[in-house]
Amino acid sequence: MPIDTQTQSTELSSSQKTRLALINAALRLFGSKGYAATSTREIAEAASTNISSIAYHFGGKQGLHTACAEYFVSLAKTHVNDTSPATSAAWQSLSQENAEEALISFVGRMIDFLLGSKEAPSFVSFVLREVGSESDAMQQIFEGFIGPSIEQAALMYSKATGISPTAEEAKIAVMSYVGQVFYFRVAQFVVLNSLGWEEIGPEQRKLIKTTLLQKVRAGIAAAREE
Amino acid sequence: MPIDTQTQSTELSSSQKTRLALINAALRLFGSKGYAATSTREIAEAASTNISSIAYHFGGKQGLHTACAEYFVSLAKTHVNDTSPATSAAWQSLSQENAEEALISFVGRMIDFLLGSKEAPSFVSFVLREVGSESDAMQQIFEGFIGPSIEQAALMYSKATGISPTAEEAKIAVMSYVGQVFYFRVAQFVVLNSLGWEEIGPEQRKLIKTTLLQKVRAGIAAAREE
DNA sequence: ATAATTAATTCAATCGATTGATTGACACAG
DNA sequence: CTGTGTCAATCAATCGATTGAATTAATTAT
Repeated sequence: MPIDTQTQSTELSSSQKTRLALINAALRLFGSKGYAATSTREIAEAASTNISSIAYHFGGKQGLHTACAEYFVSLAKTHVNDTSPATSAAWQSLSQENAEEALISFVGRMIDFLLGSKEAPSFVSFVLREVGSESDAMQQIFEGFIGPSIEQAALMYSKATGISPTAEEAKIAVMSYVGQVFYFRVAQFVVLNSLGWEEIGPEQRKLIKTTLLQKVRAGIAAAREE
Repeated sequence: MPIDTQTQSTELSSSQKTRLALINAALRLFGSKGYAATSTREIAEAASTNISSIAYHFGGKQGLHTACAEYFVSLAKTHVNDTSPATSAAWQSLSQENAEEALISFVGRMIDFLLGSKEAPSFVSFVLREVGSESDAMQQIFEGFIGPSIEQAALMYSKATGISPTAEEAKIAVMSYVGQVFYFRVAQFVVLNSLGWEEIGPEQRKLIKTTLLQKVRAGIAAAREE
């Protein structure tokens, strides 16, 4: 049971192929129907393999679930974090204006990822199913992705507003930003019905982006004057 | 299978008692574990009755699920609507300042309900499980509760800011407010871990409230100057 | 190289456990 | 008695897991 990722690029061993096929199928099914409601037979069929492959590669349904969480973390990390400076020390030297722009960019990228990327529906649904429970998968997702992201964004916020980096207000503010964006993906049914939209396409996403980022800027400006 | 709510107050027939006990138990279990992961035996035991009572009163597990959604809608309606003016016509005569205060009060009450009320964990978790799917239950919850609330709040927002009541921006803004609050309940695991809190008690709720409402005010003020 | 051997992977078939649903007996109020 | 509601017991169906055979890939021997 090798743990390493893909070797070079195109050439995947047959074993790795079914491994990935299982993770992709499971991620999608767990996301759309939930963990308990998804049967291993269903996953295997969607991945075009046999049920026992799940036990072989992941030890069982639960192991596959954990592997999905790991896979998500690795993808989400590159998707959101790859354009940010390496160390938190680098943030210390940012000006107020640059910190604000960095934060705006962060929220903007989150909007693009959650509302725009084609993997988003599967991924976000998967995470959402986890986020309510204190499962191992959630622990992993938090420690690997959500926690560091919030930490980093809170640092930007404190730099941008001038409030103490340790202030709880900074993290609360940042989480409110994240929460907003999450809602537009999670409660998509509500959003579409309320606005009479057919889908959240590029135009709709742009409108949401403009509106939300405007609120973020207003919030930062207000927090500065204190 | 009577559909009416409780008759007077204290005196419930034995039949109605088990009916309500089943709904309450199911609401809590569906919310915490999800529909598929909750067995009818589990529900019956939690409600201190026999499995077959579920089939007798609700026709089956699915029927009980529908009854839970109906129960939630009826409760949520009274919870939110009884403190608001009757007609939307009444909003038309509000001043900007009064509209802003009404909106602030609306968000504040939502924070208290979602983060404070003791039924909230069950209810909110239940709704959240539904919100991802376009189930009949969700349709009902939206039409009976969420839709009207957003409609009303968007009206307040447009009055408070002076933008057109039909503008999509108003609804997007309002939904972002709702989304923020939802997040603090839904992603409680993340919130607690990020802030190093043990729980979201009265003090924590107050801090969240102060921070979020401050952002709402800042957003309204910024939207006005355009 | 080619054949022989071993390891890795997938398969159909089956396991016991649990699921939602149903049954007929039973209790009790009107 | 009669009808409403609850009970233990049981139903077929489906669950996740496991098995040993079959297949494929990798390694070694000739």
